[in-house]
Amino acid sequence: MNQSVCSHCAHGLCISKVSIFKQLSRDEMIDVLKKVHHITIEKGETFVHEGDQSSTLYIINSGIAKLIRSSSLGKDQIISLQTDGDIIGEYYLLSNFEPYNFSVTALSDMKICTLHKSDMDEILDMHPHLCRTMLTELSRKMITIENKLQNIAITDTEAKVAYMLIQLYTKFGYTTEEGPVIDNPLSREDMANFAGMTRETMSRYLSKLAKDDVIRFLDKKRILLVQKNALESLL
Amino acid sequence: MNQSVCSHCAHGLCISKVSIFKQLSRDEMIDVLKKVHHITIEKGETFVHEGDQSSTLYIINSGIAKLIRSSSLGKDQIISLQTDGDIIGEYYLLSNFEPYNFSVTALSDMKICTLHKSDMDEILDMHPHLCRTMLTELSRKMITIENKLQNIAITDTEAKVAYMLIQLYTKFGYTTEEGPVIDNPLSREDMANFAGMTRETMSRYLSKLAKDDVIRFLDKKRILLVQKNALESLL
DNA sequence: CTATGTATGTGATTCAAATCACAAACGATA
DNA sequence: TATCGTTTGTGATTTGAATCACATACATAG
Repeated sequence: MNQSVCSHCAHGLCISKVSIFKQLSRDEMIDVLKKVHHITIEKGETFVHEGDQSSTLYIINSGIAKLIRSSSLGKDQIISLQTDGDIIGEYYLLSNFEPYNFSVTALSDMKICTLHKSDMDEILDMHPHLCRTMLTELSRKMITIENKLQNIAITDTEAKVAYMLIQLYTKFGYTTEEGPVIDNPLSREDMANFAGMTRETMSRYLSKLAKDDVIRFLDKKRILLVQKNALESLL
Repeated sequence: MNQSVCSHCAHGLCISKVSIFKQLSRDEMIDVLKKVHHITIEKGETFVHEGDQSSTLYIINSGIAKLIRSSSLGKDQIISLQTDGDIIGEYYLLSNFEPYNFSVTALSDMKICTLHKSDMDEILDMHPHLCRTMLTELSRKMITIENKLQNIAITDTEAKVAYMLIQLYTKFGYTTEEGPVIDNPLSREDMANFAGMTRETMSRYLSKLAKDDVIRFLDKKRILLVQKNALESLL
């Protein structure tokens, strides 16, 4: 973990990429920037550990991270995936240094802006409308995680797989002439941990979907959703 | 659903019971009160329907409600239980009338304050510090639901039951000379839907816990947690 | 108090996903 | 290119919760 001024900031306002700060004026951004630190994280590195005392807000400049919770014996659950412009840990901001209930691991090299809790508090005091924006952000996450809860708890396995694929598409998807494609950053194990099943079961269901030509593996990382609506109808 | 001035308000400030408004001065509260409507809900009534367009914030004055999501074929998942002072739907406040993704059903007769989205927006504009309070509230819910997600997704059935009992205790529990007691408002079916399993399985595990004297059924509604720490160690 | 419908406990059976097991494919490294 | 470790696909087996089935307890209304 290398603490320094990130290359983005050398030539501009890296925080302008970040959802909650987008609405600020240039002068306000410069104010905020004074409090922001920048770190780079290497692929595979875990930079937030479950149980750590929370004191920092992480704002993703670039890269992909997974939020994980681990159970007593080995099983992991991926809570969410976060990418450019997303913030991690905002809901610990107002607690009194409660420990994080998740770990965060980089799935790619990352550039991250960090804000200390006390600094973020100051910023919120100075710019009260930011508070509304964070409320919006958090609301979205809340709705997303409620959907996830429902999906993991009360749908069948095929629907879980479909849900995961749709989620991956909204985060990492784009359209091509061939159709919607996912640039999938997850291993089979991660996919399974996201959907709440074992690696083997995920493997089998993906094979089945490919055999039925609902999805197609373009290469190791890219998945074509041949029949995206068929997936959606499974939810 | 009977729309009128509630009895609480006839002799005071019912919203003073409500977490997010507690910090307001008496004058501020009177301002807010002008915008608040009051409704009474009967036990069993469903007053928010999944798919309804969101336009109202519900603030519970008294009573107990369950938030449910239903899957395509019959299975329900109880997202959370809400009681006095809790608010429902705050995270739809900032969306543009997105539909609710849950239904809300009263588990007891209830008194509820309602605030229209536009009025709540005005109130937040007038009292920006309320925004911080809501952020805190929402943060707590977020942490709770992440815990729930982990618990339902990656723990074994016994742990799910234990988790449910602990959750019920934090919401509906009190201490007696005999030990910690839950005043349980849920049917076996609701308990199962909360924990993410079937009624039969819940029934069996509760019987097992009672046989092992980890819990004891004092009467139809009250559960004594004979060995609360044994339950906690299962999580 | 009786009757009817709902809630609950519990046995028997089924079934789908977890687990176990292993071979093949792949990726990083020297 | 050869080697070692990791990831992945897939078969065989186990297992434990869901399902099915039903008797009993309970609540509510007449």
